[in-house]
Amino acid sequence: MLSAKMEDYLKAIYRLERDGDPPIAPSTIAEMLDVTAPTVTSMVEKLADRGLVEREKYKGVRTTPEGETVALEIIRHHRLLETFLTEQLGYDWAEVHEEAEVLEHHISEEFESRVAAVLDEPEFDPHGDPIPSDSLDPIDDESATALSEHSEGGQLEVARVRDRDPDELTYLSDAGITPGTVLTVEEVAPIGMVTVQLESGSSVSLPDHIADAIQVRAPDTQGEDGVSQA
Amino acid sequence: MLSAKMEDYLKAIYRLERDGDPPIAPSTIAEMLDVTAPTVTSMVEKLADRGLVEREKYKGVRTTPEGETVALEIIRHHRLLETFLTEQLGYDWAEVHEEAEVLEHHISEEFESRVAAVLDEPEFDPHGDPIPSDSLDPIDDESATALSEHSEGGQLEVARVRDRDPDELTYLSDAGITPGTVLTVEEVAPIGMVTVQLESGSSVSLPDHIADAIQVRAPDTQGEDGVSQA
DNA sequence: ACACCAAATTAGACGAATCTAACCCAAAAG
DNA sequence: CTTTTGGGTTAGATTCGTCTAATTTGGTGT
Repeated sequence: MLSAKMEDYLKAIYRLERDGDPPIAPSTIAEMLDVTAPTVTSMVEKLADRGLVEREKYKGVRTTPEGETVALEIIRHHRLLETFLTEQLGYDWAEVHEEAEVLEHHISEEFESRVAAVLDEPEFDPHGDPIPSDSLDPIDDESATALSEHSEGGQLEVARVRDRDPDELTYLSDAGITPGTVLTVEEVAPIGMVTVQLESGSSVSLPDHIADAIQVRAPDTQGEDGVSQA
Repeated sequence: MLSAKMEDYLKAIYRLERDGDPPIAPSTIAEMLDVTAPTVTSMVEKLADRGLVEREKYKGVRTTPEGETVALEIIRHHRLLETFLTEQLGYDWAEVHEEAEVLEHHISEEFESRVAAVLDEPEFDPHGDPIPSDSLDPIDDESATALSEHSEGGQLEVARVRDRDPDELTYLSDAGITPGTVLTVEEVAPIGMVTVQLESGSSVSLPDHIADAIQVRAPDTQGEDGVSQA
């Protein structure tokens, strides 16, 4: 059986592969998980022994298909839990990450499938992140672009908010910005700030690091059904 | 912070105190947790250092008030989870114990209070066990007696089923015996078996170890409201 | 080519939770 | 009042995940 720690490493490596390119350097993993480099070396050896990652000494690691499946399983748990906590237990989207981060390692397959059923097999979590399917096929991220890459004009719909800071998330939802929100870029200030206008007419200014985290796409012109995020 | 293991030991010691009398012998704890005696000795030392149990060398341990509070907290988590899994996720009462046994150590106080709220502050879990209150006051078990102590005649209501074996629990619920069931002792056979008759008229025979686990009391003559188990 | 440097690995230690083997109480039995 | 003996404790080892300190590696820059 895999320990919660091993699952954490696999999830981290998988995420890093989605952004930068494999192989993933130990130092990167160390920073993400807030451990020292030797700890990563020994853990990575263990994962390699189990066939969950491929290791090139002094280079880094990449997940094997089996390792990727494990990562997807944990990510599915995490995102289902976030959705569940929000929809069934009344959590705010700012609070769900921490709780899901712990529970994702401890729920059974039974729990997973019952939660998925109760939620009617959701495809996106409260932050707009896609939930891996029960079959754990690799998810194709990104048909969306960062808000920070857009210039003035044109309607955009918030697809995904890749930020987990509770204060920032609370600020955004209070300002009316969550997945599904339709907005227009009003001004791109040369001081690292973007101002957007919401459908309500209100303007919201956001520093670059937040605008980087907000992913947008062309607005959904069909009827709102909450599942049409693909 | 307490580890999940320390919580397990405290819960076990607390449970044993509720049955037999303190101090609780290491061997008893070892058997309940399926570990060896030396393991118990070292764990008990650690708990004593933390002020969670009082230890009399070569005698055994008893929980301190702080230790008892920790045990009650975990038991509250466990029973709330069992109730939640049953009522909200559609689990059968035979399945909930295992899942709750794991999750009880990992849910936050936030989770606990939200689940309690969603369930409308339940006082009993699906097996009829009382759920410690949010204030963690010691619960007064037992106003009920074992079915095995009753002889023929007289209506009895099932208050509590102190059995966690999934197969046995499934058998009982299939037979129509769950907390709230009203029955009459039909025959006490001298071969270690009791036969009861349900309100439906059907008879069910039960071996002694099951009859020991079923706790009964005088039937609730008031209207059924599902909370009148006290 | 050679030296340098940042990053990775190896070496050795530690705390938690567990085990087996060896030893020691203390309460019951003479 | 001694002896027996079951159960408890001590000693020492193991695994997991982590650390710090020392060493090695491989790519960079001159």
